[in-house]
Formats: sequence, C-alpha cells, structure tokens
Amino acid sequence: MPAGDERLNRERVLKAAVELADQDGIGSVTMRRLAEKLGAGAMSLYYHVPNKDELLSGMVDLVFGEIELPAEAGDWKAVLRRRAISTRDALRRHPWAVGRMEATAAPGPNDLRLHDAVLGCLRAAGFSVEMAVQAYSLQDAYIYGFALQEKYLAFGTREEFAETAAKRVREVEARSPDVAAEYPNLAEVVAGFVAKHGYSADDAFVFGLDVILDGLERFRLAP
Amino acid sequence: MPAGDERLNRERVLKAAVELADQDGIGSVTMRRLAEKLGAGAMSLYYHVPNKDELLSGMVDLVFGEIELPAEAGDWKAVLRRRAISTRDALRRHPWAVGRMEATAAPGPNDLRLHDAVLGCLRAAGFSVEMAVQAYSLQDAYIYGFALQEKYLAFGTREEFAETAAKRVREVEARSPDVAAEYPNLAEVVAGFVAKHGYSADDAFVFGLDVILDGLERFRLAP
DNA sequence: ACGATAATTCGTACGCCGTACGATTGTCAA
DNA sequence: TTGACAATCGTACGGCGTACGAATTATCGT
Repeated sequence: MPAGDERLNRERVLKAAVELADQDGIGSVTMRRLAEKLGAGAMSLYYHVPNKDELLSGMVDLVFGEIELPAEAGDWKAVLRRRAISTRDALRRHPWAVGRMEATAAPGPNDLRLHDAVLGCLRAAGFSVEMAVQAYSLQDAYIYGFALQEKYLAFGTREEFAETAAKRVREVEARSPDVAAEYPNLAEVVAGFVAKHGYSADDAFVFGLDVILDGLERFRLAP
Repeated sequence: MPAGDERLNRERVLKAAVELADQDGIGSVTMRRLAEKLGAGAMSLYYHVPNKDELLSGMVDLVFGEIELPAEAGDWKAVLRRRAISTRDALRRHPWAVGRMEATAAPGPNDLRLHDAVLGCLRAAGFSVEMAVQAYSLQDAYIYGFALQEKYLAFGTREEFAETAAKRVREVEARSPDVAAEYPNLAEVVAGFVAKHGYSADDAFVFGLDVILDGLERFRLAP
C-alpha cells in the first residue's frame, strides 16, 4: 500500500464524501464510488457510518460547521446579516446541501451550536422567546428558499444567467410559439433582463434580507 | 381486462404518480410500482413519458396548477397574500414537491401562467420591472423555504410538534447528556414550546409573510 | 516474543432501481 | 385482406444500498 492512505475513520469518510459531492454532484456520491476515492472496499465504509442516510446527515453537519457563528456583541441586525450571508455562502459552496439542512433526523453538533448562538443573539437583542423563534424561522426560510432558487436557476454570472434565461425561452417557444402574447409580463421581464445589465444574485439576496431584518425591528421589546 | 382500466395517457400517468407520492411518499414512486397501480407493464409508461425526470416535472406542474392565480384587481397586498397562502397549501398537500418547484428543466404551462400573473400583479401595483422581480424572488424564497422547514420539522398539530421536539431532545441527549448547559438558548425555547401553548405553523407563516409584504410597500413607485 | 482478543476491512450476493431494445398486439384506412 | 401506425410489454443489463460472515490487522497482557 502507498504511504498516503491511512486508516479510515468517520471524519475522513465524511470529508471525502463532501469533496465528491462538490466536484461531481450529490448523485455521484455512492458507497462504491466513495470507497474507491478512499482506496477502500465499499463495505468498509459501513464500519464508520451506519448507512447512507447517516452519511448524508454527517455531510450536512460539516456544512453547518462552515457557517460563521454570530458574534456575541454588536448591532443585532449587522450580526445577523453577517451570519445570513455566511450561510448563503456555505450553501453556494455546497449546493447539494440545500434542502437537506433541516432534514437530518438528529441534528448534528454544529447545527445545534449555530441555532443556539442565533437564538441567543435574538434574545439579547430584545426579542421574546416566541418572537425569537418566529424571527429565526423567517430568516432561515428566506435563506434556504433563496439558496434553492439560486441552485436551480443558475444565477451565476450575468452572462451565465442570460444564457440560461435564453435557453428556457427557447424551450418554451418550442411548445407554444407565441410566448410574448401568452405571457406578456414574463416576456417583459426576460427582455428587461437579457437586454439590460442583468441581475445580481448577491444584490437580490441582501435586498430581501434587509427587508426582513428591518421589518423585524418593531417586534423587539424595550431596547 | 376489467372494464375500469382505460387506455393509458400522459394525464392518467401523471395523476396516478401524484396520488402515489401523496400516499406513500416520493420514494415509492418507481416506474414499476406506478405501472402496477395503473394495471400496466412498467415499460408501457415510457410511451407517454420520456423518462423519470420528465415524469417528476410533469407532477410538479400539476401542483402548480393547484395554486390559485392572483386576482386581477384588488389591494395588491391582499391579493399576493392570498396566493402565497394558496401556494403553501398546495405544498402541504404535496410535500414531495417542495424543493422541486424551481427544478424543472423546462417550466410547465401552469408554472408559467402563475409566474406571469404574479408579475402582472406586482407591475400593476406600481413596482418597476426590476423591483417586481426582486419582490417576487423574495416572496417565493420565503414560501419555499418555509415549506421546506415545515416538511422536515413536522409542525403538524401542537401535539405532534411537541412530540417531535421531545424526540429530538432525547436523541441529542443520548450523545451529550447536559443539553441545557451546552445549548442554553435552545433549551429555553424547547422548554417554552413543550411546556406552554405550543407553536402554530399557520400563524408563523402569515407573520413572516406580512413582514415581507409590509416591507415591500415602500419600494413601490408613485401609487 | 507470542498468543488471544478486539478492531477493522472487504468479497459475495440479493433485491430493487431506471431503462435500452425489440417483439407483440390492437386499430383502422385502403 | 393488407399494410401502416399506435400502443403495450417481456427480457435483460448495469448500478444501487446493504446483510452476512469471513479475512485481515492492530493491540495488549503475559
């Protein structure tokens, strides 16, 4: 055996799985392929991970671990803004994790640590327990939902997005030729997008985020 | 052959697939099982649907078809509020569709019709083209993200939710015994939830929705 | 140094999946 | 009757997750 391959262990398995998913998509994360990447037999993985579902949960918790914890002190809006952006960044690095962040049967330690910190931040900012939960739920719904859109609509660069949009239009035109007449508002938007400067996913994200954070302001108790 | 089973066709296949997914989960929608439900051979389905991916897209567009189109006239906020709630309702009836609404390669007719109508509503309310897109993106991100949370956290009734929460706590406690000390804010919330009146997913949804819609108000052009 | 014990690895096999391919059957116009 | 075309389906292939138990390697008391 070459010197490079050490013993297997849970951490090595999870990290390799994340790498594989990042590079080739979650669809190519199979026990056989993952084992091959690790220079091991497929069944060896099962000594370190009980089954594939748990493997995925472990991968997701690694992604949670990449999210910046909100700072203890500072303006609550700025702090939460930062953690929201950090969350979105993590999901852009690992798009396969979108839609799975809430799915793990038993949330991992990184997940719990983050949730606890954000709740603490909201409580410190003067939200009641109930309102802190509402506020958290609202933020996360937005973040995950936005990541979902981003994943499928392939915003990417302006050029990529223009290309994607144009392709969609062509696909639809193949079915019903007179798109502009049938969907005038859609046509207006697409024309506005493709023709003009384009669309920045970054700007769109922080726009929505600020609408939400500003809207939450008035639900705090006394400062 | 019994009198009941007519010829296969795309519509019948899609509807049966949706029924199957609703009843037994998306995981049990396989070509073989779907065919069996239709009293046909597995390969017969491929005459009506090019492959499984297209089958899923067709199913999703059926869900889009269940969403109430926004009314032409009326207070924009009330109208969009209604369509948001209608969207969430559809996603609760068909949780398997969550996370797939944006995923179809070529959006189906119901999808396009809805998007066109909502954009038209926003334009009529006095949003610029760019702002209408932002506003739409924000609303949908929230709706889909909320549906995602709802799907996995199993809000359900207050009893169900309390039970789920309690189970999660037990799972976590099995790993690290002193949960309350490690995650004080989480503990506070869980105690507040389980002990007190509980949590209404309906209320949480419209709370966030109204924060968003109210927050968008000031981005309209002249009334 | 050595044997026992435990930790770790992995080969084989099973049932399920999506679907390529080609044969088969049903329907109807000429 | 015949030929064309629409619709159905049986068989087979490669890939998946993983149950089971055997094989190998590491660890440690003596």
